[in-house]
Amino acid sequence: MRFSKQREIINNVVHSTNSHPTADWVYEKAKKSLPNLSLGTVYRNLKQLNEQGSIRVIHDGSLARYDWNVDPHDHMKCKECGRMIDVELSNEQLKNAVKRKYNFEVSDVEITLIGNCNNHG
Amino acid sequence: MRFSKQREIINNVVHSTNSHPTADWVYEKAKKSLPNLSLGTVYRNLKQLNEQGSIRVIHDGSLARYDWNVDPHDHMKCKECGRMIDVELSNEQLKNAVKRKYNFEVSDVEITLIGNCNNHG
DNA sequence: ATTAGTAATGATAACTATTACTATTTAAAT
DNA sequence: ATTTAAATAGTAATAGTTATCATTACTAAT
Repeated sequence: MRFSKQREIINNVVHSTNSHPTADWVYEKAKKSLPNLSLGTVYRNLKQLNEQGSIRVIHDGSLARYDWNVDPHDHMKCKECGRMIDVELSNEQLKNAVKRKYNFEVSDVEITLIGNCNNHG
Repeated sequence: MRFSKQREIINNVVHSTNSHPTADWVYEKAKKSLPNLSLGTVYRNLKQLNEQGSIRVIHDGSLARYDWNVDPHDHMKCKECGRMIDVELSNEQLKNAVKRKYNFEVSDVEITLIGNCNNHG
């Protein structure tokens, strides 16, 4: 893949926050350094960065969010504030249990816990 | 909520399959008994049926699917055929672990396992 | 039975998130 | 410097879903 200033900045923007930003948020932020950046460029690069393993996509209902943390981990979403918070859960037992019980070779586990965070208990 | 033929049929359609149908699939199916059914009516009623607890919504990437099985369970999605299959995993330990570790009151757990089903292993 | 009130509908427009298209620009190899 | 292909900006298009609104059809009180 060829270098591009846009991709570099988009990658930096995602890596600059723990807020699991949406494509639009990344777009708005990146536009500050690249005023005539195009939203399509953001989507295209987020996809590429995900494919090359620099970032990962997480699904928040029907919209995509992006995460710089590509190590296996899960998320909790607060019902009140909508915030998505990282959680470390070991999924190995889960994978194994599923493989044993259903003969399903799990390559990826997506867990989203919904509830109330400690600010909205 | 007042009775409506449309809602009854939409509910029946969802309850007639294990395929976790999309709104559009439900629409096509229900149109056979109600030829001038409107897609908006399908969405409206699916939402209401979900709110009243007759069905539940599951998120498949960016699109919504509907499930007659409202008992707590999770899903596996096959990478090859896209099929979504029910899985029974006990999430109680998971909930408790999260509560202990993060002080997050979990009300709902959404687990999607991605991988290869036994037809595509 | 008639009426009034209001929930639900069908048709369609609007909206949101995302992807596709295309002419132009730009990184990198020669 | 020239060439070549990847990447871009700008825009149109798409998919899924929600909102609007005039009309229809239950429901309940007269």
